[in-house]
Amino acid sequence: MVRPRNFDEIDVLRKAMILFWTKGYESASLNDLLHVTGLSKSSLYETFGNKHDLFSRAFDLYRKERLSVLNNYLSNENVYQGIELFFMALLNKVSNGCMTSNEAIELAPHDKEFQKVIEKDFEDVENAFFNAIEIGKINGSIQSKIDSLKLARFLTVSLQGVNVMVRAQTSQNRIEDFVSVILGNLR
Amino acid sequence: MVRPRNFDEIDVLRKAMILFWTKGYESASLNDLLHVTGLSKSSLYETFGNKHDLFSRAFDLYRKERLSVLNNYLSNENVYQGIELFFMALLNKVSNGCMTSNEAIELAPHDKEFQKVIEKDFEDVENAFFNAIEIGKINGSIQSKIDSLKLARFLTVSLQGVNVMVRAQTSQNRIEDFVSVILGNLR
DNA sequence: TATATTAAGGACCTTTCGGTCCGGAATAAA
DNA sequence: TTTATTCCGGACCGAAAGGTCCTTAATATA
Repeated sequence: MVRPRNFDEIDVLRKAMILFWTKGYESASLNDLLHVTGLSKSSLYETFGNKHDLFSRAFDLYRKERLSVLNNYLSNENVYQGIELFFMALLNKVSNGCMTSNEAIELAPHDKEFQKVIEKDFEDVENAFFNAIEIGKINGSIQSKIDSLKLARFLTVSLQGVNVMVRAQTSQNRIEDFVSVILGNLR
Repeated sequence: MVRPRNFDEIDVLRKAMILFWTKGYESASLNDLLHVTGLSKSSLYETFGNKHDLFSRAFDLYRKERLSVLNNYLSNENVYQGIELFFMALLNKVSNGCMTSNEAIELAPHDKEFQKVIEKDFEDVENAFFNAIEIGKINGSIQSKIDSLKLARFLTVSLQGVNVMVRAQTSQNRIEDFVSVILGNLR
């Protein structure tokens, strides 16, 4: 009765997400999106509404996947090591930084809706760090005497700093020194 | 013999700078620029060339003025206090964050020329911190045993993190906790 | 007062932007 | 085979983008 979709919505979303991640919301044009997803303009609009809605869904996908990656690192029994590996992984690949940082700067000041989404993302990251730190303090892999919430917030904001530097492709040494001081606060 | 300029170039530049700072390079349209500077299109083009050149000069002005503000704080004999006051000042005003952070994210990945400018800016900030820390270690206002270069880099990257959070208008508490951990590394 | 320079205003240009709509081909199930 | 749905391509739209150019008015100096 029906002709089914011959593209996978999540696949398309992921391709759009990577483009938004790389170029930002404004600079990613509709033509770019069509080219990268391989869809026709009519299909894209029928499926996702408009550019704003598409971005919104792509950003949700990003946050979901990124949080799952973070939690993966933080599930390391040695929490210190988990955090170390997480930060190291940010350095060792050519990267677009973090989409949340990017949009915190591009969209948050001018779009209250996205500002809330970004704030939610910060909370999620902060909570993930917090829970891991609490576990680490119990099992001894985190020896810092700093309050866990403060530490979690410290890591959350530090992460944004790293992301700016990674995206700006600043010298590797600068970031490595930064990370080493971060880690020094954990034990 | 000549009719002199009846606008001040630096004034105009500063107005353009604030607009670029607020909206970013791409999102600041020519009409916005004309409106904010009060110039006519022809005058603006005759004086500054094109949008890219205008931005370039506005960004230079920003870096110059910001570095001078930083050095002002760092000239405090109590270097610890100087750094504390500098970070506190970032929190206590409604802010667009730091233009360097903003453009590190918007332009650096796609414009090698600006990437160099931004890298230079990071170096300037890092050096300013480094020199102040060295002085602080001598006069006792900085008691940390961490290597001065590492500390300087730590502060430079931390600054970017704060700027992201400030621009995203995240909760004040989160940033304050972050800053308190930063300062804990200094003594 | 004549001259040289700058300002402002606006007409005009091309290109690209996001977005809408329609017609025809493809394809599955009834 | 009919029917319903989806896909694609392209025509089309108004608005706004950055940028050029020309005319006219203003003004300081020689």
